[in-house]
Amino acid sequence: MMADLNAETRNRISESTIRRLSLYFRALSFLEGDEHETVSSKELAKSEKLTPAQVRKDLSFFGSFGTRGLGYPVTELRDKIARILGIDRVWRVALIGVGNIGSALVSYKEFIKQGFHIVKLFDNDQRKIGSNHKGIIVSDIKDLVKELKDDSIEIVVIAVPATVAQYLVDDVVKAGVKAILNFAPLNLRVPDDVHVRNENMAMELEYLSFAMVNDHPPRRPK
Amino acid sequence: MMADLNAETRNRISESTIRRLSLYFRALSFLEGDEHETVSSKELAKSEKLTPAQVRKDLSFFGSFGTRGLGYPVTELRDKIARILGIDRVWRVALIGVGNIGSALVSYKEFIKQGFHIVKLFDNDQRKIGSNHKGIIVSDIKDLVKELKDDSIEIVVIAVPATVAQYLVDDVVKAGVKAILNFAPLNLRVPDDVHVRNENMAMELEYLSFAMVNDHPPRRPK
DNA sequence: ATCTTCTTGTGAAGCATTTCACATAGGTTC
DNA sequence: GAACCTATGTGAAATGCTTCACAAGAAGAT
Ligand SMILES: NC(=O)c1ccc[n+]([C@@H]2O[C@H](COP(=O)([O-])OP(=O)(O)OC[C@H]3O[C@@H](n4cnc5c(N)ncnc54)[C@H](O)[C@@H]3O)[C@@H](O)[C@H]2O)c1
Ligand SMILES: NC(=O)c1ccc[n+]([C@@H]2O[C@H](COP(=O)([O-])OP(=O)(O)OC[C@H]3O[C@@H](n4cnc5c(N)ncnc54)[C@H](O)[C@@H]3O)[C@@H](O)[C@H]2O)c1
Repeated sequence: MMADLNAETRNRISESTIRRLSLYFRALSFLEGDEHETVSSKELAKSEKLTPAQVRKDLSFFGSFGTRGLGYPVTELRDKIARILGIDRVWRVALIGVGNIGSALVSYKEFIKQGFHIVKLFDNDQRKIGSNHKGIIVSDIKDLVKELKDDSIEIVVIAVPATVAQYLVDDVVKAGVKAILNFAPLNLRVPDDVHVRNENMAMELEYLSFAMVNDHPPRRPK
Repeated sequence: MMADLNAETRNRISESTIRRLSLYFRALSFLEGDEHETVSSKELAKSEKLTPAQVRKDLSFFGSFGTRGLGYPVTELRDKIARILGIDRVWRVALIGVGNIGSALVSYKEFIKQGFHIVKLFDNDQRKIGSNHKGIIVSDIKDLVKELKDDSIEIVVIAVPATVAQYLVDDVVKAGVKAILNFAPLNLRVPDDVHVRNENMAMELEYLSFAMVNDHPPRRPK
């Protein structure tokens, strides 16, 4: 039901809803292992500390996937959410900066399972260029624009020092890439049609710090 | 002005405000390098793609730090925010799981600069126990509770496989730790007085994926 | 001293998101 | 096949967050 969204509906969907879809997807993937055939909004909510109403409302933006009196079919709902999130296909990902964080990401197997295939690595360190990481040869950063284009890269992960990140991102944008996952602690400037998500670990630690000095009880739904 | 917050004020402060304080802190740290003595809410907003009103409102929850007609004194505001966030002190951090992600975190120098000192590492791999990472000897996980207590650890970073994370977190909670930064992709169950923040990279990639398949323009303030 | 200019600090308005509450509909039982 | 049970789907209410708009305060100029 409701395969594609029109522009109007699409823009009503909040960032939080999308983030929760990721959580539902993860929870459903867990349940699939079990013998669970169906799951209720109540159970789904409990596993991610949300409210049942929230789960139902989120899903209702995209269609009606459940059966009244029964709940949602686990596998089917998982697949529908995968489709909505666009992870029912392969995404070609390149990673720039094969340092501490970069190496950790290349070795991470879960990304492949979700369709995120890291197919290209870039660095400017002569010792790293040409070396093999999990079957991928590190490319020279000087060929960045050409190789991103030639390889039809769709998502770029930035794992270089903040000082060079903006400069490299300008090239990434030139290569026509529309999605960037950024680990460098700075606000990247990109055109309006390029999507950027930031991974900011310092921010999360600072949040914990704030919570502790203020003895702030964690926010939870009832 | 307004050194400590009473319980009532504290709970009015939203998560988003705290997260933005981190951004302001980062932006101010940058500006400090420059010859900037003061900064206006407009400039601060621009550097993190927010609105000036948002900046002023966020800061106003904690006091009035600016001078009308002039703006905010960079160094002073930076210090005030550090105080609010609780990063004007040292936090004793332990990291569990010295694998791909764990190793990357230990090598990261920015955390120390913000007062987050990783002073303890744990693993259950005999080859890793006793080895030296950036001057820290990896401890055996079997001594977890005792060592967390003895070393007065305040924040624990979870960088182990999801399958064992909950089990280890139960011990972390037993040791009296009240703040956890979790990299494992699951929802940890902890008592109400323990704060958990999740670092979920898959979620960010999925958001990018959704944005692209829906050609969703990135949300930005005007 | 007064006037001008600039930017803060903040109630109030405007939006957005979450929660409520219940009509509705599918499944199950007798 | 009727009655009952259960959990969805969804307008409407409640809550929360952001933006507006302007009074007021501070610095510098005249
Ligand atoms: N390590 C962490 O735990 C951590 C945590 C949070 C954020 N970060 C951020 O992630 C980024 C990477 O951190 P890291 O610890 O992996 O650093 P790193 O120094 O280990 O790795 C950076 C890599 O980028 C490469 N590089 C530098 N300049 C380049 C250029 N012009 N072109 C191509 N490659 C270039 C270097 O050769 C190196 O391999 C930094 O911005 C850092 O602030 C790291
Ligand atoms: N590597 C990544 O890029 C990445 C990205 C996102 C999330 N994560 C998550 O971070 C976590 C760690 O990932 P990783 O890639 O570093 O894995 P890894 O296998 O490289 O490291 C895990 C470490 O935990 C240790 N460990 C296992 N069981 C333990 C136990 N019972 N007690 C103590 N130590 C134990 C292992 O010995 C190993 O050193 C996982 O939950 C993973 O899903 C990793």
